Amino acid sequence: MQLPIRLSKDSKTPIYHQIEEQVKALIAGGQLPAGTPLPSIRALSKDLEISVITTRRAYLNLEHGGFIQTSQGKGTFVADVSASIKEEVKVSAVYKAIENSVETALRHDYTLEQIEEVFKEVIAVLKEKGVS
Amino acid sequence: MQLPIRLSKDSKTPIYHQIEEQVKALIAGGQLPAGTPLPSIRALSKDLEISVITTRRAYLNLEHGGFIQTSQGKGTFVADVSASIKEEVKVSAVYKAIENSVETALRHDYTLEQIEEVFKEVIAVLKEKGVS
DNA sequence: TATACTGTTTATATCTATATACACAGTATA
DNA sequence: TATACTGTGTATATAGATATAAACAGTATA
Repeated sequence: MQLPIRLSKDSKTPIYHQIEEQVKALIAGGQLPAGTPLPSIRALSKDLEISVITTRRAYLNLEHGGFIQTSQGKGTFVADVSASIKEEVKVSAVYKAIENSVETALRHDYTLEQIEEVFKEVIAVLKEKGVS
Repeated sequence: MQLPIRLSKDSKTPIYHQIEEQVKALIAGGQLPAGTPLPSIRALSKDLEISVITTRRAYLNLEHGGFIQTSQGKGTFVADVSASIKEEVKVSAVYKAIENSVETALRHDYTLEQIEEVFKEVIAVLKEKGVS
């Protein structure tokens, strides 16, 4: 399984955290049903061109959070996450992201109207690219 | 001068970087005109309850970026940043923030319509709080 | 039972944040 | 004007987080 993960290597947020968030999103969104085998830490680290230890850490944190299960020698698999938790993950992550972006815009002296304008522009550009 | 800076200490982005971004925003937004004395690294570190070295690092990076000027014994002052650069800082920061939030929402399987809904909700909440 | 695949542990380097001690510049005042 | 005092930025040493490479150990299967 090839995970659709995109990393910002020059971002200030740790790589392992970026992986965690995106895997959570895939599980919460239903793209990765319970029991699905995840790529091995080696395969993923090769795919993302990062160290094995970094993917290992991301997987460890995801396991502690109850999102995946790993067993030595076998591999790593998506855990059985309840629908309510999935929904909670989705809603809170999206809300926080958008709230944060609006706060950033306000700090840059943008009015709510101007923010809405930029927002619509971003949407328009994404629609150009054929995003759903 | 008491800088209106808010830190997320549990955030994954380094403190010095949060300070840089917010000071840049204040300069680009015109709240801090050229020549304005910034708080000393000690005063700011005490205000934000962080180490002197961390504020020092933020100021150093801001100086390298041409946003402020520091002279030993005197203090730190806002540099004369051109209007075009100020505008560029504002636009790119806001655009990136909003673009990033939309990408996060898309990763969580949100449609553009749903994203717009959340966005409007965030705006509405902020208006409740009396934000401009 | 080889072999090739898993995850795991150990040791190392770099980045982030801190505490502490130091050197420089301005200002009051004896 | 000498001197002490206050405020400024600067340098060094230390602890923890982040990322890496290399060696170790369990599991499946040809």
